Amino acid sequence: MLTNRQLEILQVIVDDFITSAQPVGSRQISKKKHITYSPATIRNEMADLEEMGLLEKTHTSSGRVPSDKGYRFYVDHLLQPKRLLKEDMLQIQSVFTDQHAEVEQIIRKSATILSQLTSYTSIMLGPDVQSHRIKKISIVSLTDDTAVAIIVTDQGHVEHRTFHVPEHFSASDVEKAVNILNERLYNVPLEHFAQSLETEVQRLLKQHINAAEEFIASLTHHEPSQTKLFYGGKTNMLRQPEFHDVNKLRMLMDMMEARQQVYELFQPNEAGIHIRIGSENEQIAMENCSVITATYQAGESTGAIAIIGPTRMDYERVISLVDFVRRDLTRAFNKAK
Amino acid sequence: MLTNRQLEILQVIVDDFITSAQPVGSRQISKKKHITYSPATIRNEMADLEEMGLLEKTHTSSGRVPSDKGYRFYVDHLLQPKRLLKEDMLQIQSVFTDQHAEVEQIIRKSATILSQLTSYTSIMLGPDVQSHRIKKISIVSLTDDTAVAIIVTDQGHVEHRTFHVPEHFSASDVEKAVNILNERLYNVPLEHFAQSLETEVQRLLKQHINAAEEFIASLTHHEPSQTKLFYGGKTNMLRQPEFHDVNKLRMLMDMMEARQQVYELFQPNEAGIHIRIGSENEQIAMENCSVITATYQAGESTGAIAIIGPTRMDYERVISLVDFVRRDLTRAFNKAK
DNA sequence: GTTAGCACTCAGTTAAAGGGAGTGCTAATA
DNA sequence: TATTAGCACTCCCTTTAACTGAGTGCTAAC
Repeated sequence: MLTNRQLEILQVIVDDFITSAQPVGSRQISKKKHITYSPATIRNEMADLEEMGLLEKTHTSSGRVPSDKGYRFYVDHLLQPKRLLKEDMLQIQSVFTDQHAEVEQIIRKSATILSQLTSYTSIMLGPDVQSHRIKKISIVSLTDDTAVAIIVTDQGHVEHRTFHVPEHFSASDVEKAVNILNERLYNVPLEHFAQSLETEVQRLLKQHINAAEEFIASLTHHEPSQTKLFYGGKTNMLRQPEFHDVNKLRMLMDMMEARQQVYELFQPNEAGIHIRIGSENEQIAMENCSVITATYQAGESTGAIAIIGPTRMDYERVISLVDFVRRDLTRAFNKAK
Repeated sequence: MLTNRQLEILQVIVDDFITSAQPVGSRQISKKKHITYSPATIRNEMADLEEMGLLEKTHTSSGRVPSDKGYRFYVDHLLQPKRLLKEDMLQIQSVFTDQHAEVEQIIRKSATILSQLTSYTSIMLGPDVQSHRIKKISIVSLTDDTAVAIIVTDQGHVEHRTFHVPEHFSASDVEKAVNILNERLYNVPLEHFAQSLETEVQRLLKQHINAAEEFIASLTHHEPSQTKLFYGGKTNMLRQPEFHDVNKLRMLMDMMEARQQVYELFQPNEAGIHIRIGSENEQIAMENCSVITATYQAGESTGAIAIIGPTRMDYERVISLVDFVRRDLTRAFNKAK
């Protein structure tokens, strides 16, 4: 267990390093107004904190830097969520002033504002459309042999896929097919679309229309629509001194382009605010980064927010901001619709 | 006018610098098999070429480097389009093997492949949907006061916008509205949608439905749908030695995130292959870059391809690749649909 | 017209030297 | 016993100087 003095010193070191990005020395600490001990005492305490694995040195005679474990301790025990400034709140709320805005617009803007306010990179996961329920299905013929199928969900999401029309598939087949689909698939969650289509509905379709199998194959043979990602401040990382190394930078950027790896950042996708610091992340590209995630609700479906910054991140501020945006998004998406 | 020898020397310098990224010296040139003159002669010629503004030195006693003007000369007079390797062609054509693929998929894949083959960054402009013609309009009610309008074009593009339903707008109004819209706007280019809606069609709607004005406003008050951009190899630039400077890098990345500036890259959007070298670009962020653009056709609408690389770009190869992709895209989009 | 020869320039590397910020340890102090 | 002053030491970083190597421009000879 840490003494009060150790807590105090750790706090100063983390706070200092977060703003300066420079290792913190004992003299520097002792100069702080509220610190009453001498540099020598502080050095002793720092040696202890280092033994516990909370601090590190960059070389034998350098000042101290928080370790990942040190940040973890800081996040768990030391930081106190700050109230946001009026300006920050106003900025965030400006996203919601346009009543006509669509879900996608709002999320896009949120991502941008979050990255501006934090000066880190934000990634937002759009509401998970797979849990939307099917409201209406229609088919529009384009040419003799192609048509586009459109699915509208109860939350206003629209999905469409162009498909090849089987040869013996007449206009009346189209009509019948649309009727059957709408009757049988109404209110079915999007995630069960393909499944339903290939089981119950298949039989029905085969009875009433030509080339049913081919038709179904056309509709289901399609990559599942992926949850959309929205980025803000992609280049903010270039401003961070820890990323003046082009190699680290490339690893990080490559990771952010890779859908699968980005999805992993959001795991576990549970309510509440989650923080993963440096090596707590699975990805090597993230070993110098921390990520703060949270979820928001839009009706029955869930979306998520992530902020990626250096481990030397202003946790207090970012947590407050993310939480505020989370609440506002959830509120906006549940009153309007 | 340049002598043959000068042409030869310029060619060697450009070719050499493109592969090595190092200033080229006279000795190095004289060692080439097909070069018969001594270093001293070459130095004289280089001095002349420098006077003409085709070459530059990085410092007083360094080898020579092509200037933007030098590259321009090279591109206009010296390079000879190479036939692509079989492998390259096969790779590109693999994009088109999936018959079920949608336009967007194909373009996305093309962008990726192009960036891989060139090791530069590719940006592709999707077909300009504004010239598509309206095929079908439908409206699906979501809640009491919101609905989503869907427009399908003749090329299979689907556009949708959620809107607020006016208070005295009944279900029968919806039906009537949809009928009128389909009747009047069929085959109208998307770019005239708002305009048509606000002139001729407006009168008709006012006669037959309630709250017509509000309804029209909801539909037209909407940012015009922007042509989609697809990126490939965004991080390839980080591999280029000229971008080990984080500042240049940031400028470039920021530019690539800014829609408006990216659109400018594609100007003038005319048929043929266009090359802009270094300072020929308007943007400062592009002063160390060249961009090669070309257009492809998809029915009546036009899309475009751009490759962004350092001015020290392998022009011969990139031009061949871009041209090949251009043709293939045009072919693919005009037989299938 | 071409080339060999030579003096010169400049970036980049290496080595040495000194300063600065920091540490750990020990002994004196409160 | 806990704290602190003092001191030797460590290591990074910057500066300086010397040296090397790749290149140039110019001149005189071929």
